[in-house]
Amino acid sequence: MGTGTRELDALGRQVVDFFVDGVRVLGLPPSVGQIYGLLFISRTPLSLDDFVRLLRISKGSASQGLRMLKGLGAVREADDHNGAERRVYYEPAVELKRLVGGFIREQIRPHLDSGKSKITRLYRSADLIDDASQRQFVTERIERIDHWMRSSSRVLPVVQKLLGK
Amino acid sequence: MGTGTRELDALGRQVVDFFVDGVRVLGLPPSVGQIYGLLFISRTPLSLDDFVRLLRISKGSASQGLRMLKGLGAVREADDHNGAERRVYYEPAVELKRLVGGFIREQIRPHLDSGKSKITRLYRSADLIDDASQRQFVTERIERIDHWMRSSSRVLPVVQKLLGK
DNA sequence: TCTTGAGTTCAAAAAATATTGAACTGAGCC
DNA sequence: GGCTCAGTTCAATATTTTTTGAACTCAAGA
Repeated sequence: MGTGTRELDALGRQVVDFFVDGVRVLGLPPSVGQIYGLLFISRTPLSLDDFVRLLRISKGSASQGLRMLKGLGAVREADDHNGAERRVYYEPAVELKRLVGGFIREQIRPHLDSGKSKITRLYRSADLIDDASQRQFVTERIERIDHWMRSSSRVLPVVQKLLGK
Repeated sequence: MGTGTRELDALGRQVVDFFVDGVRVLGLPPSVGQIYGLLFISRTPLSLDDFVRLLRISKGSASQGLRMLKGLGAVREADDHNGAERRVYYEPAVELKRLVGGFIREQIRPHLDSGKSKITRLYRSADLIDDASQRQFVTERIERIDHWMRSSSRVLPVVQKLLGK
């Protein structure tokens, strides 16, 4: 497990950079893309030390990046046959459905949920408007946001399902 | 058109903040959320100066934010009945389908496209690997990314369609 | 042609975000 | 108990992103 080499070959760097760009779009830090990318192109599970050595990032970054990837379900611990090994090794999750599911659960759902409670508060504020016509206009706009959020909630499972194939 | 008031009421601020958080998730700058949010809750079209005054942002931010919103199709110029008006007024696009369409076109498609050419380059690099077994492993992984991207491309139009209702 | 003013540009400043690294924790071995 | 070492934490630092504001452009009116 792991790897003894001290540096990443050209193709490895190319893949790592690809994932750095990829996670950027998703609003995740570069270190997360580097770690996932390296894991993705590695034939064997890797440990925190492997990431530090091959990507030349700090232990802190590697630790935090791995935590996020674990949270997203993008990475799993390799089962440690070789019994007495203290170090933990990781493997990438490579099924798109799973990756997207984790992203939705960790990054999108929480926002939709907190959005929901904000909408409730907006409705209450709108009710306090004195002028009837202004109140109606504002209420209609809030209803529209509300509808947007419901639509989005409905679409997410479909997306996940479609990506499973 | 526009508004004479010098400051935003409490509900207005609430809505603006809601959109600031919203666009954040999409990776757009706060000023863009402020501008769109103000427009969204305004009964009349607004001009650049209105944004500067009510949101207390610089002319530069307002100009750049509007440019981005125009690019996304999230904002349109109000037609200027009152003939001789130099200033341009804006209205928000409020149909989710349209907003999502603009976002896909401007922010997602370009990444998928540039990703595609990177994949091509990766395939070429993989072909140069000497060791047959390593070459096969790497090629399989690249094929997997390739497949991810194709899946994503197929899903986008479906998403847009589903959000249209 | 000169003046006005709406809107743009972009280098510099400010703010937000990510990374570092040294101190710390805690599990396991002797 | 004391030592080792894998991994975590977090304040300080570095980097990136966003905003600012002053100079500029350009169209229209006088």
